Amino acid sequence: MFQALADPTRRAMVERLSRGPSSVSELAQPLDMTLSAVVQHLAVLETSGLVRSEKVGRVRTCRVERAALQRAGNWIGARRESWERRLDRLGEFLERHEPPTKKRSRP
Amino acid sequence: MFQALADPTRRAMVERLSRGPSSVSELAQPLDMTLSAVVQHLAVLETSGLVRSEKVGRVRTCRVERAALQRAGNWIGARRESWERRLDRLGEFLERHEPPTKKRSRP
DNA sequence: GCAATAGTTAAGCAAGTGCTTAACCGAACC
DNA sequence: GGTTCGGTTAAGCACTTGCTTAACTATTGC
Repeated sequence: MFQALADPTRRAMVERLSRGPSSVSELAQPLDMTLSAVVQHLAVLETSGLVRSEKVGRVRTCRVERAALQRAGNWIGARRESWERRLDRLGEFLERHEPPTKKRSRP
Repeated sequence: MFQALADPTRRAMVERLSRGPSSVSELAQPLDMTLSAVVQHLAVLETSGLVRSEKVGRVRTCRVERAALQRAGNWIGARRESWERRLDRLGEFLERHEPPTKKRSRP
């Protein structure tokens, strides 16, 4: 999933799709590459679960899958949280072992 | 930056570092590969800005950079938000054009 | 001083990625 | 019924990645 987001073209596609669903050629239009390449990027996004699509008649309509986007966000959120918890523990530790100011003993 | 997170080994390293700073060989120990490979992964993480490190004596100590982690989270958050805003607009639209239930006209 | 420790750097390689071209298939339009 | 439209699929190719080995440097402990 991060693999899928690693490519700038693919991120642009997700960006486009997060503003509403789109057909494949609509999606391809602003991208300077063949339709074929876009379809291949789309396949990566689909197997990563970030994008879902369905074909009706001869046009395939694509949309982002909020659940997958959320999972990616959660991973990052968890790392950040654990980082911050660590800082908190450090803060507590310092507080316990080094009282408010330098005055070691209360008179 | 997503490029850096795309590799599972690198994600493991970030995971480890999010629980506290660590030396290079400490970081390498649970990973089934040479120290050399780990150093190369570390280089990727550093140029992506996700990890910072400094050498004192002969050991290099690494730590995650919360700002970078936050930026990654923000990108995903923005996409999700724009997705949800779109749903909201759709909801409003439907509400305006299709009153509460099927009963077209209030008695 | 000498050996062990901690890390760095370069060369090389197999596998993976991001394209392109080209041939193809099934609607939709005339 | 043929053509255009929207998309799919396969083959091929340059470039990048994720490793390894091997040779090297700079501390540290005895």
